[in-house]
Amino acid sequence: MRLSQLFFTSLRDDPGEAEMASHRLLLRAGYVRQLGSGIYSLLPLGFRVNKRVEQVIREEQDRIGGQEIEMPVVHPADIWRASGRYDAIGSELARFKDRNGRDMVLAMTHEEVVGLLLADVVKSWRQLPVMLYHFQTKWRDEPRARGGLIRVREFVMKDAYSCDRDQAGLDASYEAQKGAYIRIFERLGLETVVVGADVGIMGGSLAHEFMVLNAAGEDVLVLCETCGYAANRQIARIPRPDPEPEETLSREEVATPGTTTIASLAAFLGIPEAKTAKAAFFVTGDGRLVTAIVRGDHEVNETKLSNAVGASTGIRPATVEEIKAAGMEPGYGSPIGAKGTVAVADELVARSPNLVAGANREGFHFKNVNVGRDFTADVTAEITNAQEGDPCPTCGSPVILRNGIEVGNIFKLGTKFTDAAGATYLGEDGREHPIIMGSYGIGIGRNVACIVEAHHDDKGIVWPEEVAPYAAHLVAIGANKDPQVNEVAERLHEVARGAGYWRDILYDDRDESPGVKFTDAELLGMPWILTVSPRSLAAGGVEVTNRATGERSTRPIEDVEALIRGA
RNA sequence: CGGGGCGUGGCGCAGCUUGGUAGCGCGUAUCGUUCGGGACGAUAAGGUCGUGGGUUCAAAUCCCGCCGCCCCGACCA
Repeated sequence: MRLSQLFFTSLRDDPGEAEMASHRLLLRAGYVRQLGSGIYSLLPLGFRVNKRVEQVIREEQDRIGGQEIEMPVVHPADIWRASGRYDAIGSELARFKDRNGRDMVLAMTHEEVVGLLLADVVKSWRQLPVMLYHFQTKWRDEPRARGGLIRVREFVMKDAYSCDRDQAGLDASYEAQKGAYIRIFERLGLETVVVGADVGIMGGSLAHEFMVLNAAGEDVLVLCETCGYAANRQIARIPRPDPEPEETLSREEVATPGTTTIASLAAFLGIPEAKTAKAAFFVTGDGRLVTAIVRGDHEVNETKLSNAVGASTGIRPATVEEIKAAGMEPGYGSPIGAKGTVAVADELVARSPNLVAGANREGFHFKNVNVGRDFTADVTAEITNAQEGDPCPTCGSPVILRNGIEVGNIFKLGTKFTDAAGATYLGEDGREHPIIMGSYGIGIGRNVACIVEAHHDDKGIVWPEEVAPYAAHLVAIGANKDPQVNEVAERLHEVARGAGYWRDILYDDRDESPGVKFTDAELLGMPWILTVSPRSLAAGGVEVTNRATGERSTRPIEDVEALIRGA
């Protein structure tokens, strides 16, 4: 491909709004352009990288028996109503009407459609198991897009669906996908950590996420360097030791003016934060006010809290009015004397004697509050975030916390969607059984961004060979002065074009100065930079530079031709 | 949705406080000179100052509304 013809432009200056390296480089090097918040066009270079990432995924899905299909982006709303998600999911799901007034949605994922396909096609146990997958656009109207391509609203996802006769089949499919994912991310040049995860809107019984460690990652991972335990903080369960035993004292109201935060309260009373109880207020999707009580030195984990109260549609922070309506005072709140709220006590709070908690009166707290005696918890559960140094749930060693970006996930779904779709099969026993599903997602664009995050230097992108949009970047210098340079460069380009779609090279035939050409070559990031110039010809051929290592050598022209052909 | 910031040629920005001819660098076009690390000279093109309203003799500048984008918090590949 001639660079002079390529639909692209590189930017000399960093785009002002790109903060992450991947975003900045993909913009600067002319791989992508933004259309709106979280909406991007792929230019030819970006498109080719995406296709290569897809191809790696495709090969590994096929290797475990996956069959590629394609499902629609627009769905009738009824199928989402049938699964219950039409109402369970908020405005993240885009809804609209077609010309006849029928409710439609833009797909965020495709479990419903797979369920219907199974109901249509599968009759007998002999047709199972089956693994289906496709690459398809998802629209998720996220509250906020961020980090360039890391978190967007429209993106292409590889989503695969395993369809099995029974739990053992699902277990096998799940393991097969796990193995495929490990190979995929290895081939893409991504170092991942597999963590246990929350099942979220998918429902189901078990989920893992493949995470790339990155300081800008939005997930917090709880990792144990001793035993290898790894979980998303959303679900990491921490076995906290019993507090020092104390004699239970009688409750006592104390004036604590101006102590609306735990820090100020602890300082005012001269006690550690661990001796206080903190109340946080939330409202569930079905309108219940939830008061979460955790120890002052911990923070509420909303995923755990949401699961503890069975809030299938999630929770949001409560407003001051909602808190007051239940008889509680923000800043001095607790369930003591409150009405109309679901009190959820962290299991450690329930084990901790004589805490300081809010008195629901401005400027006052209670001392010596004991759960069970002073208020009754409607639910007792572990609802706090793990903290650095907490004991590992499996070996007890101190855990560490790291940020991560989710590049893929695997879910054991069960029968939620096949039940909704009526997807059953006749078993060997002659009876009808529900088909058991799993689902497995990988976001393509996010993976591309993560690859750039992991493979770049101060000059630009450094593509791993497996995903580079072109096999090499050919720089011709002095072509208009030395006919031989032009001739050799043209020939190499011809060879590359003849060698196959993915063996093509980028040929910088522009009338630019050497500095511009080298700078662009490094910015664009092809794994090999081939330089043809009077100097290289005098030295015996073509200069071959490894973009990653910087190693360079001059090779005879015939060798380079053979290299391009793939010999 | 809560909080903060920003919208001025393709990119990066200045001008706004104190209203009065719309500027700079880069890029782009043409010509010439250059040609192994973002070359040089000359000439030129290119802007509804996000948008609607208001104040004023006069608005990029002051006031109000709206839209868009970015960042920080609650959601997910």
